[in-house]
Amino acid sequence: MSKVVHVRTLNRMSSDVEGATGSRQARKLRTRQALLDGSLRLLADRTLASLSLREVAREVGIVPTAFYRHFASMEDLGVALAEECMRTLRRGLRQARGRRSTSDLIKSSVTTLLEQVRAHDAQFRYVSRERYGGVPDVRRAIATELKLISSELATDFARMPALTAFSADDLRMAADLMVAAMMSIVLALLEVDPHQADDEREVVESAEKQLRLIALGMAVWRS
Amino acid sequence: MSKVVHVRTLNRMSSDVEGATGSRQARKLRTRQALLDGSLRLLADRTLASLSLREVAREVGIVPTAFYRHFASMEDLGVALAEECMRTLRRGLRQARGRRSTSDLIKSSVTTLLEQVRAHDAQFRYVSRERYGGVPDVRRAIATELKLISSELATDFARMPALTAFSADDLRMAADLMVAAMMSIVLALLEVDPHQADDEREVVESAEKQLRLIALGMAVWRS
DNA sequence: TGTACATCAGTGAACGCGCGTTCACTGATGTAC
DNA sequence: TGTACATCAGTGAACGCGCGTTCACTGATGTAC
Repeated sequence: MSKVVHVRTLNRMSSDVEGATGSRQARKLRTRQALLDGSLRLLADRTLASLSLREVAREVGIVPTAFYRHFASMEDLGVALAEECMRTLRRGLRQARGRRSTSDLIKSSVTTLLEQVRAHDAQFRYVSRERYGGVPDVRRAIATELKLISSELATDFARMPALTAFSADDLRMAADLMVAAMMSIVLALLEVDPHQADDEREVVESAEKQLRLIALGMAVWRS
Repeated sequence: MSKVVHVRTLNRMSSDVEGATGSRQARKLRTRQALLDGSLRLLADRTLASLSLREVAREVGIVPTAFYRHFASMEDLGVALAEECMRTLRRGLRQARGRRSTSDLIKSSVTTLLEQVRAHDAQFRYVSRERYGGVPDVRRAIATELKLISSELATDFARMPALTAFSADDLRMAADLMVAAMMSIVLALLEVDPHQADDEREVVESAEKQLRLIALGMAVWRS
């Protein structure tokens, strides 16, 4: 907490020492990002609904009224935050897709998932907390992105020779199930203490088995 | 809304007309239940965290301070509410278990799930909203009950002759997956408009297929 | 059965607090000439 | 390059509001004799 530097300080420093550090536009963007980052920090174990505009402003080091230069409301900020988190998630998935060379697809998927969850803990917490509990707009933003992810997975499935027995609808259904399983794995990973290596390994192994179980089912699917 | 009768009115009526309607103890219980029911009504599309003690008191028709005669805090009420909801859910599952005679186990499970969700919409919404977004105590209450449900399902599995290939751990793993899938089905059912029969049927069919896919995987599981 | 006292669910006034939002402002950055 | 004016991110005082919680209370219900 004490290591957090207020944007106000940053902005003042840059103006005192060297005017070149930021155009007005760049500074505005910096403050906006500071609002997003500060909110995410405060949202470590709370709901967006319980976070006040004044708290966020305080955390970031601006006066409450300056908030309105960046967002029309806290809900607005919540939507922007959700979009940022989903962007992170999608980047992670793209990365995982690139690594496809590995022999065991399921094992490497779960490993990647674990890495992503550990690297972006706060984002994943925010998304899983607001996915059902949040303001309508935030929920919609998250739901839309998850649907997209499911669609992409279905497209991937369609390219697999082993899955020719699937109709388009059924591919969609299987992808939805996979995504649901992965989300529940994410939640399990978030709940386990990363320092308890044994507990973590147990969750990972169970996750791999769950995905393998679904894959097995898909391998013998008819109609 | 206008059909809601305040407990205050109820209690006064009973004292004006006929003292016999309630002992002091019975009246207290009635008010307590009114607080739980009123909260659930208000929680139709909001988080517990965003619901104030005064709002609940207003809804029920008592003065804010009287709230403390029944619960130490809103969190306390939240936990009681969660326990009530999980009791409902467990009753539904017990009922489903009793109907086991049906030929298609999966079809009848999804049908029962749909019936339960439609009959107890508010409860299911509350639980799914607070499951990850809620106060720690509420989340713990929900998590504990869900673990219990998963255990019972694992026990059921253990009795099935077709599943002798499963170790105790693997039964647990499969039960967890089934429960996760069912929760995601519940969420899909809550999101669909019951008046759009086509949409609902589609969700139900997809749900049946998802469970069937898992069952297929279990049927061919080794190790 | 009647009386005197205890219990306690619900009352109502009062408090201090943090909230979102308004408004007129300041002063550094940006632009036109 | 220098000057005069426009823009606009951030300021700070002020507002009214609903909140949780305190306190002393009331009066019907319950109990002991």
